[in-house]
Amino acid sequence: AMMGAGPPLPHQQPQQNVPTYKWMQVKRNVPKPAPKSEYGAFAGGTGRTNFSTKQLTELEKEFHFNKYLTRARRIEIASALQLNETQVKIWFQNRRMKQKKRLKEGLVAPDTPTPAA
Amino acid sequence: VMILRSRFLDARRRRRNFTKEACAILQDYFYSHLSNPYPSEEAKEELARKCGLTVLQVSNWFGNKRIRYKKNIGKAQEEANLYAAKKAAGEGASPYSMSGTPGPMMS
DNA sequence: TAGCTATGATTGATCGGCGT
DNA sequence: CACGCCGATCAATCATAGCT
Repeated sequence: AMMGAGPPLPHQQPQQNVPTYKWMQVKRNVPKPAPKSEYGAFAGGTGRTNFSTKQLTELEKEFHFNKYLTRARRIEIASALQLNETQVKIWFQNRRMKQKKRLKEGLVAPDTPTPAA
Repeated sequence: VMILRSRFLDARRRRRNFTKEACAILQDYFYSHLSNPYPSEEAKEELARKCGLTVLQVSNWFGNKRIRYKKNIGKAQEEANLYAAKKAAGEGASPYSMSGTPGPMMS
């Protein structure tokens, strides 16, 4: 959370009225290795993976069955969907947070996956 | 991508720009805390009330603002300087949250 | 009407902290 | 000490709003 806010920042551009604070230089590690062989680094390559509709459908289906995954189940799903265990784990992680947001804001009942309203 | 972004595309994705007042309040807070533009949950709630937005929308706004500010430091700093000048020019008094929109009716 | 830019929302993945 | 989860954030992208 709050980091280099207190001190007047070590360095700044000797010409700008507005200094360059630490948060402006934050850089995430970015990409993700994992391309593996498989010529045509279409999906599993750089950074953000684009899940296919099929993968998302399966993940969603599993989510309704279990909000949390066991190691064993995670491996099964990852294998079945051609994803890393980490990707499956993160997907569930994000999915749980997403559902929580829906409860907070939309005041949705325990389940309202796709507000087709 | 080409996969028909859904039959009806995230209906929610249909955004509506925030009001000028809301943007002014958010910008005011952002540039007043440029050294650390990360409002606390409480601050977000207050901003949300004043802007007539949800906390999530306020979070989205700050997230987009921070990233886009970094993407264009030159242009962004221009705005920052402009804001600083405006603040220094007068009004004084309140550092941010320049009232003006006192009426977000609530309880 | 078409093109380009500004902007709100979504989301896979990262960061720091905490519990087990 | 490693691992999963939470909460917040990042960063890239989507789709639209709005001005030229």
